[in-house]
Amino acid sequence: MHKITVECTACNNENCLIKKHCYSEAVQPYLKLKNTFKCNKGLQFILEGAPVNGLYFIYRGDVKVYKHTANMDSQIIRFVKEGEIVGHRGFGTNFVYDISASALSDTYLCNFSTDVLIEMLHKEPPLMFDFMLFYADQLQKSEANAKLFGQMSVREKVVNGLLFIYRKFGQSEGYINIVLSRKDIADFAGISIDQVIRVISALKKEGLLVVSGKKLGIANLTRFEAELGDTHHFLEG
DNA sequence: GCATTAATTGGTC
DNA sequence: GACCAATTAATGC
Repeated sequence: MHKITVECTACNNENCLIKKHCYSEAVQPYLKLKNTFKCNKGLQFILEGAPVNGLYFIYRGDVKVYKHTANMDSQIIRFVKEGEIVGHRGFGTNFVYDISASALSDTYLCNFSTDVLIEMLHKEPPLMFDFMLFYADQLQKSEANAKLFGQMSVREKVVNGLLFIYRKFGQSEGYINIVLSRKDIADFAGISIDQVIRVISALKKEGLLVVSGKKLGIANLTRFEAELGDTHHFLEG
């Protein structure tokens, strides 16, 4: 985890809440207290149950956020990409994180400690307001997603999960712009690895999905979406 | 190139 | 649909 320096003004993650407010005079002193460091692929940088150490903003790379379940396996809560926030649920009243987070690719993280961020929010009300909107939005989405997942078939869970990943990360040259292990897809969809593999190979045979090793591509979006039938339960991200 | 891990397939309950 | 075993592919060192 090597520390590096990245100026917010030089960053092009326009969706980052800090970036959005980084030209304001009031936040200047706090931007200097930001810690940016590299996190290699596979490294876990937030451990469920560990003391809260502020918030992380992703400068480059992709991250999975997950919880450990009773059995010893894990449930992926969400995927996080450039400009987005990790660890926000520990912010404020919690003393320990209630989630774990690992880098899916080589990732650069910007960290603000809880104290610094709190002070910054007080000094910059527009930033505070954006944070409030972010939290409200997150809450609404997680409620909507929880309702839907329960009543889906295994096939629908996979289709829905892949569609979500497709929408979030996009697709270029025929393949989705993120490479996930089968296990990660399984943990996200809440099903076993075996099931994921079987659905994926079925979709491949049916010509709905293009598969090349770990890379997956949606062949025909219209047909793929039609798999969800009239329910149209896609996840929000 | 070898060793470890992940992916896949087939079978059983 | 869950669980297990066996084979093959991919990856790290």
